[in-house]
Amino acid sequence: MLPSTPQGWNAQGWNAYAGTCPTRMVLDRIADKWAVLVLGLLGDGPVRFNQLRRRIEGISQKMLSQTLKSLERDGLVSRRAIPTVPVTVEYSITPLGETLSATVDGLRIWAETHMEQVLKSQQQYDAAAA
Amino acid sequence: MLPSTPQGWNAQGWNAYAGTCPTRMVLDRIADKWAVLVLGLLGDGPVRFNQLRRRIEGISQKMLSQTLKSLERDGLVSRRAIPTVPVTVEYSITPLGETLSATVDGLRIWAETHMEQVLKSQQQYDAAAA
DNA sequence: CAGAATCCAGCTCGATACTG
DNA sequence: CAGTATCGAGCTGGATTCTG
Repeated sequence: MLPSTPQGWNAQGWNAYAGTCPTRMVLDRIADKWAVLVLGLLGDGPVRFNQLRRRIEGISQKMLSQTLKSLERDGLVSRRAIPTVPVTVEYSITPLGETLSATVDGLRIWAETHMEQVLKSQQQYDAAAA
Repeated sequence: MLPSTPQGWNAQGWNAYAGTCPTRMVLDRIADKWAVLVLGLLGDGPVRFNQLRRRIEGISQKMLSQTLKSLERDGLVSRRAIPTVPVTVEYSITPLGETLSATVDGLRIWAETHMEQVLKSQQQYDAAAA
């Protein structure tokens, strides 16, 4: 995002710069719920592929594989293949990944703090509509 | 999210509680790029429907309408219809919406700070693959 | 001006099956 | 164990058309 308004939004340039707009980029990344989950779990320490698969109940191997690959590409997660038989692969969060994880925590705190208000608002809205 | 790990992730319970998990909920909301854009723009002050439409270049009226409706339902944005002819509708951010907007700023800052590293990592990854 | 309704192309994602 | 490949259902979101 090049020139910014006080809020940091540049509505005119947004689409043109979408590919390089940092906000848009990070949004695309954390919009991926699996990525956020993986990042959160790896915060506890290195985990293997099928361990992740079991701990993130509901994820398909396709999505886990895909998620890990793009997290690795972004430098947020690192992959280490240990030449055992059969092979063992260990994923860990990188220092960069930890900084993102820490930032995302702000959102979780917002959610925990304000969820009740949001839920209440939704109920009122729905009640009014009926 | 009920019992939390130090990182705040409860992998086991995630899917079961997905409907009420605060993290998941806020993620679903900010995962919507249009919602984030609208929230950002409304931070500058009240804006009318077609003004938003023009300033967020690339959004369809369908998505804008949809986005505004769910933001209003969540209590993040308020709608005021002014009985002129033709009718004028003014959207503004609520105090609650401002708190979310402020939190999302943390992400924008992370992105601005670390985007270069991420881009570099991607290039290295792609180069290594080729 | 501010939307609602419809139609449909494209992409996501899960299920399944196979490999080193 | 740690993936890749393929197929198809389903949802997302744009274009278009119409209304109060």
